[in-house]
Amino acid sequence: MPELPEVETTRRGIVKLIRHKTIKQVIIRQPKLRWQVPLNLITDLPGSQILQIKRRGKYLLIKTTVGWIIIHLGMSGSLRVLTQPNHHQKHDHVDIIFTDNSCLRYTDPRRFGSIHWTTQDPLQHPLLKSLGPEPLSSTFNGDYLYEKSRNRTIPIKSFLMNSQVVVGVGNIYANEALFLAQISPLKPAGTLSKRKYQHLSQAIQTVLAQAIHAGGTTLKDFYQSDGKPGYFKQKLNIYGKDNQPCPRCAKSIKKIILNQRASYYCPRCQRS
DNA sequence: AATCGCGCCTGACGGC
DNA sequence: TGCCGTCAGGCGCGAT
Repeated sequence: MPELPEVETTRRGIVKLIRHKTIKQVIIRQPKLRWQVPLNLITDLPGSQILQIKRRGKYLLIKTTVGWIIIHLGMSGSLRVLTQPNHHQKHDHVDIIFTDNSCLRYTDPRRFGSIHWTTQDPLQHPLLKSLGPEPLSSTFNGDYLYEKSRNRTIPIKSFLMNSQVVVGVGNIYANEALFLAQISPLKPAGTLSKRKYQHLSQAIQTVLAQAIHAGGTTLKDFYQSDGKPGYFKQKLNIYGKDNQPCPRCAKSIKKIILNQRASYYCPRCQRS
């Protein structure tokens, strides 16, 4: 499930392979993703050139000479560059084919992802304009989280997964960061001290940076753009480890459902 | 304003 | 074997 490290891994994987290429054709086999894929990609993109690929949160922003393609990978989306695609599979929904016959292919079994098109500043797109800070930027720190969380009663884990608070922290990394910072996922966000938020912001940055370094986390669906899995799964401390010993104190890890999402924590190390 | 819960979608898995 | 129910989950959106 692509979170920020998986999206960044994808960006790094494809940028060298498609930058400066000229688009020859766009094929949309399945326009029904989370939102309808804009069909004018088919008419507007051919003849244009890829200029650069950026990332904002979990969105990939592909700049062309005529506008921006915005891609969200949802739960199960992936992007790959194929040198000479001569066949496709069931969930290969969109192909962007270049003049050298290579192809950027969007695959997404569950279709929770989305593709957007804009000729304006992509950061002003309705889905991006209210996003919180990048977790690996300097504006994201303990002071920021502390101020943002005042008077908030929601559990800290839900708070972290709110993209208006900070982008890119999904279920896996929220669990992992709270374990590193020794904070209970249930703790109301407004009751954590500034000191705790300093630890937490550092833990988030640590876990995300390590995950990017490992090429992301592959549980089931995620593959890097070269088809290899991410290797961060081997470094997970707590996610998916219910009934296993805590790596810090050996007490059994507990699983609870919080806002309909699986949450894992050590009841001894993450007591408050 | 803040919080909660629904629904989109497929594949995997367990039970019968 | 095969069918059916359940679960997983990012995240916008409507309800409270």
